[in-house]
Amino acid sequence: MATMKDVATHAGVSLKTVSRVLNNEPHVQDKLRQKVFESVKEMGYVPSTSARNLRSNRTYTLHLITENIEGNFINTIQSGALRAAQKFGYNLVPTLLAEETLSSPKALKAWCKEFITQKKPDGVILVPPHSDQPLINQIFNQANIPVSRIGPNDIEISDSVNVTIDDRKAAKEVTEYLIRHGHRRIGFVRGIEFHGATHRRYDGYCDALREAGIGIDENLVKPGQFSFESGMTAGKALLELDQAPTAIFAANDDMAAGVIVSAYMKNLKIPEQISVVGFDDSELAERIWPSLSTVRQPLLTYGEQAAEFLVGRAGKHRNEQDKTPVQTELLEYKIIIRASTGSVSH
Amino acid sequence: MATMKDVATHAGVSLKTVSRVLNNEPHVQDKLRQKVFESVKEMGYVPSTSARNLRSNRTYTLHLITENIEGNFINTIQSGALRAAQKFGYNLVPTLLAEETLSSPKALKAWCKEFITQKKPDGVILVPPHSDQPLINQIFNQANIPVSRIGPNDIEISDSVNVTIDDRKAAKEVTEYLIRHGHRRIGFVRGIEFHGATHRRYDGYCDALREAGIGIDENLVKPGQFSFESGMTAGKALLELDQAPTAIFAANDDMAAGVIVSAYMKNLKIPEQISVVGFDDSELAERIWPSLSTVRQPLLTYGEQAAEFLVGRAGKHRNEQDKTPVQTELLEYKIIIRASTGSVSH
DNA sequence: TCTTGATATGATAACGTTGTCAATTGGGTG
DNA sequence: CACCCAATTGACAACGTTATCATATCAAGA
Repeated sequence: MATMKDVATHAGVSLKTVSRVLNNEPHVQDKLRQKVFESVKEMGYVPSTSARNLRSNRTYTLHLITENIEGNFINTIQSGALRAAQKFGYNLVPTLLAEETLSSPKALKAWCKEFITQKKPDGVILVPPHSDQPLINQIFNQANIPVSRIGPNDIEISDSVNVTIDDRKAAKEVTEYLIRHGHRRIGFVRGIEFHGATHRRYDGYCDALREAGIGIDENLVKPGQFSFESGMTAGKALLELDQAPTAIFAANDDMAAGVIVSAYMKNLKIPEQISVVGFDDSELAERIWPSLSTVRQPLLTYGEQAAEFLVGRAGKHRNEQDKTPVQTELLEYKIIIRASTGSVSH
Repeated sequence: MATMKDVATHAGVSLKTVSRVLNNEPHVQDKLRQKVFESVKEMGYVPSTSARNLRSNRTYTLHLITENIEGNFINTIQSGALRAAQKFGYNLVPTLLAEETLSSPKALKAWCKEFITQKKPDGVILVPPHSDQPLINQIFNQANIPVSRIGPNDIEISDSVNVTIDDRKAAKEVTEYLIRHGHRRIGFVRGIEFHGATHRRYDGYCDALREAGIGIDENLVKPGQFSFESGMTAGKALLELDQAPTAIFAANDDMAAGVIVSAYMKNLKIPEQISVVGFDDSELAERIWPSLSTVRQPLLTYGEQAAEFLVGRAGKHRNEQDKTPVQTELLEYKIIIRASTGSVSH
């Protein structure tokens, strides 16, 4: 395996000159530059990442921090992040943190400390629900590690970059769509309570009802866990009400799929007797029958932008003074109307 | 940041002794061992991965090599691999290879060479369709990099470890299930042709028909791409036949979901008029209506075992002579009967 | 011609580990 | 008491880069 020293000897220059050429540093004659490049090619030289990492105190590694990488949501984000990271020669490493880190700040701090010293990430990507937590973001900031947060709740609190959509507005719009189609009794299925998205989407739902002069009926709001099963449970509860809703808005697609199944089990026709909308536009939305109306989040772009930002930051010299300003990428969402929604029949 | 040297000074021993203690090497007095551990704890020392990597010529990194990480199949495998890797302190890095590497051996070799020299993987996990290719496996073997293959076609060809189920037998069993329930015209939707699984499952389907004395009707076999859309197309084609099948076996769940939707579009009742089975037991299978009968592959276990094996291999000293013997982990599959299959009605 | 300052180049140190090998110690044996 | 083998310990080199600093070169100005 050829090293930089071999290349230097072959090209008749010093080690440092080769280093300069390969790192695009100035102060090298074009003639020597050429010669070095030729030697590199000729010897099939590939730099040693390990050596570079050690000396430069970097790892060329971004970490996607999450409790679980299963599921369409995180999977798609990861895919976007991976593409961007790989394009710039970075590794993207999914990293699982223990569940107790969500409830115990102490456990979180301990985990982060060990993680940082051991892995020396060049950047981290936080996804819900951890992107909602100010503390974890703060810990990484103090360690001077760039952070990208996806779908965070409070976009002002940190000097990370936030990549998100306007959940509340999207939820409002999709609720308005239902109202426009004659629905007045609209059920809502919440997500996990410590996910900010649960509250933002619920708020949007309320906004639309309020503006339409429809009172918020607590009976029409059911808890959920963002899971298919919890969607089934909530759907069943809503459909068994004395005054059942004519439409149900679930805070994500998995739960909406559960609602649809609960409707099938009651032999209700969708969308003739009950309209259903979800949120995310996951893989599932197009694969079920009837296909699901939903809100498309640009998940791939979330991942791409989050990673690209980190690469940009990591490339620069770390400087205690030079903190990142708050920066928020507010991406476009899109209401996707498919076959699971219809007009209310009088 | 405390280094090993600091720990050595603090404990009043040499650098090497600390190293020995931390690497669980013999030839250190218990007394000193204790002292070193105390100093490590006291100083909050964490070893530098970069330095260790450089010196030991390892990276503590496993790569999951694939064209695309999206989709339930690869996502679940990755999850299993990640858990196992992280448990042993390894990074799991998903790595995308260019699509042309499948058709061009030259491109594949070039890609692998650069990948190996640059990333110095401690082990690689190959998934379909690349796990079916003898060449890629051979390249890594020559570079002395341990390989785990998931669901490979030919389990004898290499000195990798293979983690798989008996696809053919599973496909046969599920077809037999349909036959037992009175089906004699059973459609089959193939997958991508250069995936070994496509052929293995088709062979199992044929085995069952042959043993039952049912001739194989070419009209009942349709091509597919393992995608939902291709399942819809194939389902439509099958259901429009003059002599339509009473059951359809799709080579994976995504296509089975497509078949189900194509049946809905023809107003057919499932399973009363048409039974559908898939393969994989993906997330989707339980979320659609009617829930899908299928074959469960232990995807999480695939990933876990593949990664665990690599960690075990990477730990040992690389030795040209000491090649891995062919080793195949044949895991258990399970036929899952849900609501999409029923008896044929006369 | 002599400075001067900018540009170009290289010698050498440094990063924090692990590997090699020599030195020291200790306990049993002749 | 001398001897030997094994266990213990440490000094130092090595991994392949990047960073620091000194030196060499050169064009322009005095």
